[in-house]
Amino acid sequence: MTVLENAARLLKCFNSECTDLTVTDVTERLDIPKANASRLLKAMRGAGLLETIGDSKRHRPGRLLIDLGAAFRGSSTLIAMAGEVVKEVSDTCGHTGFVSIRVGNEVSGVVDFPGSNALRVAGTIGRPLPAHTTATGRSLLARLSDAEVVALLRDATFKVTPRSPGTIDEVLAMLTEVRACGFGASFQETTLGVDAVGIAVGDPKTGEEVSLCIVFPSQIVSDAERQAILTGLADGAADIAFKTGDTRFKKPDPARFPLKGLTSHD
Amino acid sequence: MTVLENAARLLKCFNSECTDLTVTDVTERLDIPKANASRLLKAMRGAGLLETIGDSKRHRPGRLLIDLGAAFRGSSTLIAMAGEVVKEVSDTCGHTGFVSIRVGNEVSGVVDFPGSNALRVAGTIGRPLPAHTTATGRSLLARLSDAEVVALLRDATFKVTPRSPGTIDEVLAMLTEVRACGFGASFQETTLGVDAVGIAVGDPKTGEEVSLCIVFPSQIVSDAERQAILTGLADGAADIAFKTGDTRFKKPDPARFPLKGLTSHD
DNA sequence: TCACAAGTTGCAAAAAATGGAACAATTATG
DNA sequence: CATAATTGTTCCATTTTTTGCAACTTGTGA
Repeated sequence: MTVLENAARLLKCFNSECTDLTVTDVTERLDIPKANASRLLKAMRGAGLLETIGDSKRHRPGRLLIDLGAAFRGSSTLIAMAGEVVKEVSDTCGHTGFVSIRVGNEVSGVVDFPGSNALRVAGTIGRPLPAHTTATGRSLLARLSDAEVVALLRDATFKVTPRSPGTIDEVLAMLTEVRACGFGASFQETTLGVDAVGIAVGDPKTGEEVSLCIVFPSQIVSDAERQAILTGLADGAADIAFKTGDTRFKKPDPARFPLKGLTSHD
Repeated sequence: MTVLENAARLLKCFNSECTDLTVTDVTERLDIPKANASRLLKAMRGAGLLETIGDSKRHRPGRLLIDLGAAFRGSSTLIAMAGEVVKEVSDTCGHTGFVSIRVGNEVSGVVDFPGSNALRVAGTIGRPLPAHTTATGRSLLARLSDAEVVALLRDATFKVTPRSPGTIDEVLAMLTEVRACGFGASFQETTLGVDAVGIAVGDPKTGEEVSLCIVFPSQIVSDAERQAILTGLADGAADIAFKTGDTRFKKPDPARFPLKGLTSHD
């Protein structure tokens, strides 16, 4: 096990839930002798990969790492284009929007736009979620074949919340629907009271795929507003698909736009 | 030189200008034999610290790194509070806002809010800037003593743009003014046509300091709007200073709010 | 003050990184 | 299309780092 691998494993421990680590934390999480944890932390601190919070023993990611997200976003014109579309829609409707990518069976937000409504869903960056339990995740999974999805979800956990799918077959059924509709939707699935829509689009030249997503409170958003949101995302995504030459993209069908409360889980 | 140090040096090369690196780039930038550059890249790729773009030889930060910014932000209540204030002001005025921190003589944005006006300043995350040439940077530098500033700027470059300060003395004079006013301002200094205001606030418990900043187009923003922006930031910052017990904070003086075109460099 | 947990350091063995040069692959050029 | 030029990878013995254990130090709370 090289230092680099341990360093990477350590960095993976951080997310919006776990924002700092001590020697003991690292000892447990990476399952290494505490001597090594101590030295790893010291080395990473020396390199600027970590920093201590105040003068406590708690470590957080070093400041040099905070610019990296920008480099990642900047390296992808697909993400930039998707961000613009989502920002536009988010500004118009006032709800929180984000662009996310899939890594294995997880989706991570890469850009987010917090929304301006008083009642808005909090930002979702920095907390990878299972792909099969989210609108945005399913919009991305729907671009794979059923066989690939089955392989990906081999050791996934189902029914993580009361409204999330309970079996692989249920997921596959949902994906069939996503492929037919052209978008993913979720109704109070990941978070109670929160609905979401996601549309995926890719760039065949780089192999990248992103999902454009808007999340909003279930109760207060009318059907008309839902349609407006979806139309906005769909138009923007279609535009991107045209530019990148994404042939797998299917323009969402307005006739199937999700209505308030439309869900197979009610 | 440990791998970790090289890895960190490599990651430092990324910013919003330089979003991907090849073996040759790394060889030159880190001044190491290309054999090592090749192996470093491979090791970092293996650890997930980097990934290739498509199947090219170009590398960008790995996806595991994009969540780290969120962990950093989450580890600091100061950043969270500052973000809320800036978001509020940015939403109200429609201009781009961000929260930044100082590292040595550089400032990096940690959260940004792109603004909703048609004519807005683009996001500023991921591109560290010299502290002494920006409103936000000077608002942070002003919290140091002149001696500390002199030490920090020992090998800084001056006059990086026509309107940026030309000597250390000029910087010190500007900082004196910042300390008197309670805020930093810049007029078409870093970018032509762009003005900015920044207010710094700290948390004595953790030693952290952040700056709340709004950037806007010089031409179209009236005096009244400038005052509104500054009042918004100032009220929010004062609130934060009260909560953290920051005694070094000085509430900006409305009488000295910057007027359109008010600048010693005109 | 003591006990206990958390973190750090010394040491020899084991593993990984280094740099030079040969080799392979890719890209540009006539 | 062949050749040159550029870019990236692999081989090797040597040097350096990392590892795991245990002893040690520091800090915390009863």
